[in-house]
Amino acid sequence: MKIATWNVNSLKVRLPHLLDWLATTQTDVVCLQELKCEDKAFPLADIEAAGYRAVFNGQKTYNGVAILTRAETCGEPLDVVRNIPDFEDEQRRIIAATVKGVRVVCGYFPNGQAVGSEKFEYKMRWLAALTDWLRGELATHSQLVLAGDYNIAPEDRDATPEWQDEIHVSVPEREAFGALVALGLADAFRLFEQPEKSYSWWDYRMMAFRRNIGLRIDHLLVSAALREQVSACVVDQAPRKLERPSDHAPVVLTLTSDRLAV
DNA sequence: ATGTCACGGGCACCGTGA
Repeated sequence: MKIATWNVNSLKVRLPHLLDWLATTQTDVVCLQELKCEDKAFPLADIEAAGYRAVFNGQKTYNGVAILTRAETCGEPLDVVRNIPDFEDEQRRIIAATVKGVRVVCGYFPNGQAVGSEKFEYKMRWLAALTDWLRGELATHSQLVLAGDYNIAPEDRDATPEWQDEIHVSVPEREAFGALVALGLADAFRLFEQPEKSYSWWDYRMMAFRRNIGLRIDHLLVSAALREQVSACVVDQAPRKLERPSDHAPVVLTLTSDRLAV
């Protein structure tokens, strides 16, 4: 069973890439971020025709998240939650669903713009609310994955040396990432030996992808019960090399599915 | 190099967000 996270930066623009990628990789669960479309504009028919089911939490212009499941292997996403309960938020950044007994939480974490800005304060409040809510989710779902665009590079090796901005690498953001890990989650990517300078996002400008100037900000954190079933976690750079790509590449987690509770 | 995209408003291109 493969679970992926991918910030597509406009689902409308990236739909052909997404459909090609689903057909090629047969990924079972796909968490999408930055849909930039309202629910009524969600391309459900195309996605269902590709053999997937989808639940989504959309917003015009900004944000928007979805969980896709391959119908043949996973059926429908169940027990869907949109946004963080008890956290007032106009922005559509969270969707959660249960897939084959795994609680899948898909998040588009706030960017934060600049350390100390109003948007940064929102990012930190949002992270605290997410952490509080997930504590309860973990109490009722031993098998949980938190997948998404975290907009946090957790360690120095996750940020290109050229990255001078404090945002995404600041101490408070990394402490918030640490608070999520302290809930009992593990960064699936770091369970394995990885190439140096592994990133998941590259700025569109300055030929950053060609020069591999990027950040690793897209993550899949797994609960202890899921961790023992993780057999691989990789960044799939192929879609970033296409014409008109998203600025993010998908990150894909592989589970040995024989021991998943249903 | 304030360098690239995507979007909305509104119909040419500019402001915003990333």
